[in-house]
Amino acid sequence: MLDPKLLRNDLAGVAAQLARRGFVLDTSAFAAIEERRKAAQVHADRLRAERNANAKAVGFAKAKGQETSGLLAAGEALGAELTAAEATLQGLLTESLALQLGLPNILHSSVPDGRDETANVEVRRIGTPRQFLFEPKDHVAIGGPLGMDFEGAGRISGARFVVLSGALARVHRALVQFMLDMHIRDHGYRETYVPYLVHANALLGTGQLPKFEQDLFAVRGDPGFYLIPTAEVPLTNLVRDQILAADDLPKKMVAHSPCFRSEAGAAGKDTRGMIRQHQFDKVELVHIVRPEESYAALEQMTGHAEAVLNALELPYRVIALCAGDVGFAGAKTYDLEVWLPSQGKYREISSCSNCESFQSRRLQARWRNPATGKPELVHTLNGSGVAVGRALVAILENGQQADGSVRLPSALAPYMAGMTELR
RNA sequence: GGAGAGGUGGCCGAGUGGUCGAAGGCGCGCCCCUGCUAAGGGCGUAUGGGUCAAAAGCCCAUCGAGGGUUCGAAUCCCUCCCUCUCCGCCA
Repeated sequence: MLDPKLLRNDLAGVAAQLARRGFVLDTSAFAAIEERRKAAQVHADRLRAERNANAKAVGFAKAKGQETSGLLAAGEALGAELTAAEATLQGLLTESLALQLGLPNILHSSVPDGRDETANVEVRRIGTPRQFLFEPKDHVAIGGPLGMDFEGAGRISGARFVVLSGALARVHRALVQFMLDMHIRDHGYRETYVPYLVHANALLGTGQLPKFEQDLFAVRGDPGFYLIPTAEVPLTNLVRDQILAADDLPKKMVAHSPCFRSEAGAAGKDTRGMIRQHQFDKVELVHIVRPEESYAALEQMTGHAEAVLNALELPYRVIALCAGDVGFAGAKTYDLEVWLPSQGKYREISSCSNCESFQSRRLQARWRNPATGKPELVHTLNGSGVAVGRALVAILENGQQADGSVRLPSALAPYMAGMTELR
């Protein structure tokens, strides 16, 4: 959510900022609601003050044994008037909030202009794609004989699911352990285990709701849970309604979790293989930081995700997303794209975003700034470190050999009982 | 799932219809005093919102959440959430 004060004081400026994303803010509609809200709030506050004063007068009068019927009648009238005024105000507040919840974050000035992914900017390219002496196969063809089973998954759950078995399942698990260990040992993260079912409120806090409900899986039943689309949701919500001490920052958390996505808007996209699934595993990084440190933290976090790809010997590039491609809650985003030989191109495997105070404002996640002594909003960042399924895909495709076997990166050996290849 | 107890400020804790945003304590900050230290004394110390160009001031809200009763609710009633204890069941 954007700062309501900013919205009130510089509506045109906000509209101009959001226009970079291609988002059209209806300023006149917003200004109109705001004007009515202001009047309604002043009116309701005034009535309430009158009612309170009147009620106090009743107390005094009774204490002195005086006649109170006149005051009681006045109180009753004020009460009725106030009830109506509050209903009006509530309606306007609801309307205004709904509008505000639909607004995406304001982009950082360093975000390049552009409408869609074609305008994204490559920041750096690491590693060299391997030259194959044979026609490289895709991960589905390589994985099949090794225990990657889409048919079995289809019988159980339908399209966009996979069953892994044998050594392949073990590599999948090894990747998780390897990534977690690296982040807690080398990068200073606190390992965290989180719920996979969350309340709507948690999703509102991180920005998936109310706008993107169609991307989520909802669980039937009384408490009305949603399956998490990423561990960013529970991790970031950990600081909801907290006032953190300055010493508590930065907070760096890492969690492994399955992620569940309906992929409602992706019909027909990446239907083959493990690239786009309803369920996939991910190791997620979250930083909770002081505002002045958030952009340094974004570089740091991106570096942590890169370290995983480096250790796995995967060629990749770092992309700065352009204005039109940055997600709803992000102020700036770097994507990491890994080389996939079968497609002859780089594909997203990690996304690292600084959300500034967009999420913390919804979460009321604050810290006490020693400089002011006041609670102020923290900045939140999240990034994949990295997507496990796609890492597995990349390892299979980049490590494949002519005979159908797959050479494993040595970093995984400790987690594979010394196994160096899959065959 | 059954029975019971409870949720008040950074923390502890008092408060069963009126001057209670809330006693007292702890903690924290500033000051005073004591040649250091310990002890002592004074003052201050919630959050959000509105009004305002801004500050001050003023106003409103908040005692787990949401409704209700009432001129007036931390206090009474209802619903829900959470915590704890015992029992049952289970991993």
